Amino acid sequence: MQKDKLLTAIVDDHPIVIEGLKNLLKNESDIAIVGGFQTGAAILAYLETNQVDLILLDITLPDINGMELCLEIKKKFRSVIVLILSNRTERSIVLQTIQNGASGYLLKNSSLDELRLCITEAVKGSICYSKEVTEILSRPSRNELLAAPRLTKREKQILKLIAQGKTSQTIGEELFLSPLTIDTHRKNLLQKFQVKNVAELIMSANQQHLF
Amino acid sequence: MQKDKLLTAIVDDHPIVIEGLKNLLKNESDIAIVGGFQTGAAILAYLETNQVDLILLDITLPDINGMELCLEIKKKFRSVIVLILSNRTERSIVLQTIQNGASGYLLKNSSLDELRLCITEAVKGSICYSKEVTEILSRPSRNELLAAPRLTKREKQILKLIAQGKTSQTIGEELFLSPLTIDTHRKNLLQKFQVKNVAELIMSANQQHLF
DNA sequence: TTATTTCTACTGGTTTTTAGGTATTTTTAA
DNA sequence: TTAAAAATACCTAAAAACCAGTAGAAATAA
Repeated sequence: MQKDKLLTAIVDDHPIVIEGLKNLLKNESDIAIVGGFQTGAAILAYLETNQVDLILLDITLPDINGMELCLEIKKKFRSVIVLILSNRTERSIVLQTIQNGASGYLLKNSSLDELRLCITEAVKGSICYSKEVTEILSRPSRNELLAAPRLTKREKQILKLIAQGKTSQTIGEELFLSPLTIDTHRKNLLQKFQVKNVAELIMSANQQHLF
Repeated sequence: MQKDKLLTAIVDDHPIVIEGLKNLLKNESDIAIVGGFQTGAAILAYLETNQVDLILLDITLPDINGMELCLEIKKKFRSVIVLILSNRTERSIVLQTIQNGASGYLLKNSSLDELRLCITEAVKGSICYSKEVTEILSRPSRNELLAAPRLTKREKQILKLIAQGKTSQTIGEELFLSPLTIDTHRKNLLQKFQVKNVAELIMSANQQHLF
């Protein structure tokens, strides 16, 4: 591979962040910023017709979740390196993005040095986390230890209704089901989340970003 | 007042954002950036010995909540104008900062034009929101409509234990109180939040950022 | 000091949830 | 087409939560 510059795209819904990154990276000899994009749609469209080597990707985007966008990019354009640059500190999110093909995860408050390091590591093919992210990964909090349980469609639906304070009776009437059926789903939800009662259930669901 | 430049400080835990803002504002003829600060403590220390006219303040900071920091700044240095520049879109947060003396609230994805406008408005003494924030304020969601209820110390304590899935019995034992007393607090919590049961209670408390 | 709020605790009764199952039908994926 | 998963529904019984009150003690604010 020649010593061409890395064609780098920045995807972030905040123009201020894009500006900041451009500024921080403009003096890097081996990086060429090809553009800043505020939406997932914009970067996907750009990728269709342009060469990009590296994408600095935020998690919070207006049109699509950064985790899903990462997956989509890696599916369609396998060779593109994706580095996540986000504020989100949830362990589950970090793990998911890596599973979706990201080559690293940095918090936005990481230093330029860390960013540079991660870029070179990512180009080499390894995965690189910023210091704080490493900490997050190594100290799993009690609630995040459990992976977010895989819920069925019905379960998600009923979970939402429970969160609205509805009783099994009411939910049954609403969905034209026996309240006993709702009770079963309730039971299964408690089991899947490994909790004792609705209070803990709703708490856990919130922490797992299910609402 | 002379046509001196506005001495402006940026408070944000993300160096990238600070860089971006500096960059965006460096061409403004009437603004002089005196510094970027990553913590509440840092800006408070700086204010002790330096003149600052305007602070661009983030909500999410490592050491102190931006809302509280705003209040503190306005208490000690009344004349300083505080403009909130944050990602947080919760109505309750916007309202709280304004109540705490902020002169405006912008989302980080607002344009430079909006930022300029809000700064001039703030200097004039009026309060200015970015377009999206105005929308947030005008369309109050069902849950946020109700102000966060004022909870007593005991109630907060018990709410947290309920959220952990503990029964009145258990909580009573833990706090050396009669379970009947806990039931009373439970009842009062439900009443204060205007909800029917714990599911809704925990949901509401989460939406009100009480955990 | 007095008034108010908070914390405490109770009575008595109803509703709802939770825990332990089992079991049939429907849907989905291999 | 066949196995697995999801959705449906039931039983019994205990535990917990919820409702509507009352009321005294303790702490706090005016």
